[in-house]
Amino acid sequence: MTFSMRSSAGYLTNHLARLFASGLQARIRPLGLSTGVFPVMLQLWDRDGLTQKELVDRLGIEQATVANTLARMERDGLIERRGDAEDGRVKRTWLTDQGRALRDPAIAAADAENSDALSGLTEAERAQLLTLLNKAIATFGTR
Amino acid sequence: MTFSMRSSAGYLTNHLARLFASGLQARIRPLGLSTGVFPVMLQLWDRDGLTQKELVDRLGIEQATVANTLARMERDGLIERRGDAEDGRVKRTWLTDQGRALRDPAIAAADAENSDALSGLTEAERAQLLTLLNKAIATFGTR
DNA sequence: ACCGAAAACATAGCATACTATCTATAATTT
DNA sequence: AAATTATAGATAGTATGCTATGTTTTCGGT
Repeated sequence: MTFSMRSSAGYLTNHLARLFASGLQARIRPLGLSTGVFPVMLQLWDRDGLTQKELVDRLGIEQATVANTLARMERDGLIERRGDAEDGRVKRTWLTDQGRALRDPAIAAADAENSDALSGLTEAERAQLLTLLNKAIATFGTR
Repeated sequence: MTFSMRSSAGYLTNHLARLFASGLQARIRPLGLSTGVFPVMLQLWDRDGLTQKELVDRLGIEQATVANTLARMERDGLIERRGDAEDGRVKRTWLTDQGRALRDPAIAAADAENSDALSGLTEAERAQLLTLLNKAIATFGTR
């Protein structure tokens, strides 16, 4: 029985994800951001005051992971968390001014990382890759 | 400035990698394997007695990460490590019988995970995805 | 009004990855 | 030969992810 890493989608996806993460990390670190924080910030830049549950639902990351990430973000001054007046269980997450100010440079960094990473592909290939990644992700939803 | 997760290759790759990892994890856990250990085992099933340096070079993972992974693998009885007679710095890694015996079921599990994950894609799309992933990985090598 | 189930969040413990640094040994230079 | 540099591996510290479990608050049914 043989197994080739070059023809394993799982292996290649993991490898590429690590390369992406390290590239993005280098770009956003000067901003005081990190890769785990980035997806949360994207949500909050889009809309503030989300509950932890809402973030979990939007991000596809486990609740415990989100809780820990939010704690680091609060420690680092990116967000503030305040309880909800209506429901005592809920904590809503608000960007600090510092966190809000990072939006444009951070998104520019991510765009740059994406285009550099795909600079070896033609425009058609890039589009095809996005399509296939989305398709594979969707396949996981149906099992 | 906008940013769509569905059109960010980095974001999608990370998401898909987590889905792959969790799927593979569920399949190989009954064997006593985990996702971090798997790539190391693939190398060792192919050839035994590699040094840590040789594993690092083949895996594209940092030396410190490999050192920690090997320590867990030794603790769990998958490998043994013995010093090299020629070079006092070197430690070579050998599969235990237990580790060697896992090869076929583990590879079957990975194959099953890959084909399930890509079951929503046509044969042409699967081939295309592998090509594009390899191409993107190669692009990182050239910068 | 109460009790049990459910929901929201936190915490514990672990695996996997990174960077940075230390230790031990080997190889090279002077 | 002694000093310097390089290499192999280990360790420390942190981030990011997971599962499992605990705590607090709310809600539904009686």
